[in-house]
Amino acid sequence: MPELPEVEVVRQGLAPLVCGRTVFKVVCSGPRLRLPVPRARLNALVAGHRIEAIDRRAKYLLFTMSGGAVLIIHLGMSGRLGLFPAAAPRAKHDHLRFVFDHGMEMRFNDTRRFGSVQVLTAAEMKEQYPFAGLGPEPLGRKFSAAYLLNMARQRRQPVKNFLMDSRVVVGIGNIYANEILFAAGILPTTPAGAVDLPAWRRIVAATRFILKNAIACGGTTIADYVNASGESGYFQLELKVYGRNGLPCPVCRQPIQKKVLAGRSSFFCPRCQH
DNA sequence: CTAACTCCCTGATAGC
DNA sequence: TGCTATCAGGGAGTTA
Repeated sequence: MPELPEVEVVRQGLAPLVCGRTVFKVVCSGPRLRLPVPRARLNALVAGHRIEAIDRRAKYLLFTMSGGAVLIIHLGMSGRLGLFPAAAPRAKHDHLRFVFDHGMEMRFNDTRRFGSVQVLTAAEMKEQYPFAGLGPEPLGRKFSAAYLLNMARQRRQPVKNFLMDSRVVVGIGNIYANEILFAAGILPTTPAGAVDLPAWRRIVAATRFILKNAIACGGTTIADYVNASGESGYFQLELKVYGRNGLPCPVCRQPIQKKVLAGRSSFFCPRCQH
């Protein structure tokens, strides 16, 4: 799936194209996504309203509509969001079309249907804030070495899985967790509670550097991610360990090793990471 | 409580 | 060629 950088690239690409535009109608087709598609709310609270802003929280895209409702889209593993001419041929797994008033439409395509679409009213956003349980943004001020040291106390979970826990910090998925730990020189299997303050500082610095760089590169493309303009990102050219099992470490030439942790493939250099 | 496992779904790829 | 098994960027719910 798109991790934080890919979602942010979609947000940045889409915002200038659709902000200020009015959604003429919403067309839903096909089966349910991870959550049922809220057709009635899409018709009542999104259709007929203008997109005021697009924000991002974790890996969720938040479209604030005139009228105050918020359209929340998660891309799951294989979701894409792009703007197309209304007459452009539709693709397999195009599940929703947001038809604008200027001959264009935003299409949500999701092969695996792990994505989700929700619509919350302004009151619901306030009263039952849907993201209350989520940890801080990794590019925000609350994400610090001291915070991580405190959160990780007593935890024996591998540091890689700890970084992928959205209650700890949001937006870091399997690709970037591997890359961050390589850059920080820490083995993914290290118990989170055993990581010391200097090591957390390296993790925080690596996280900021790698995520910002990935956003600047337009994200990572593995198989099916494209940004809002339909172009591929090129951060995959920068991947140092992810998917490189058996290939030489770019720093020391030792073969990169792979180990499955909590069901997710983990890649590391046995010589550069301790 | 923590952490690992299971499942949702389609498609690409590897191996026979 | 065609079959089966495995794997894939997420996240919620269940199990131990």
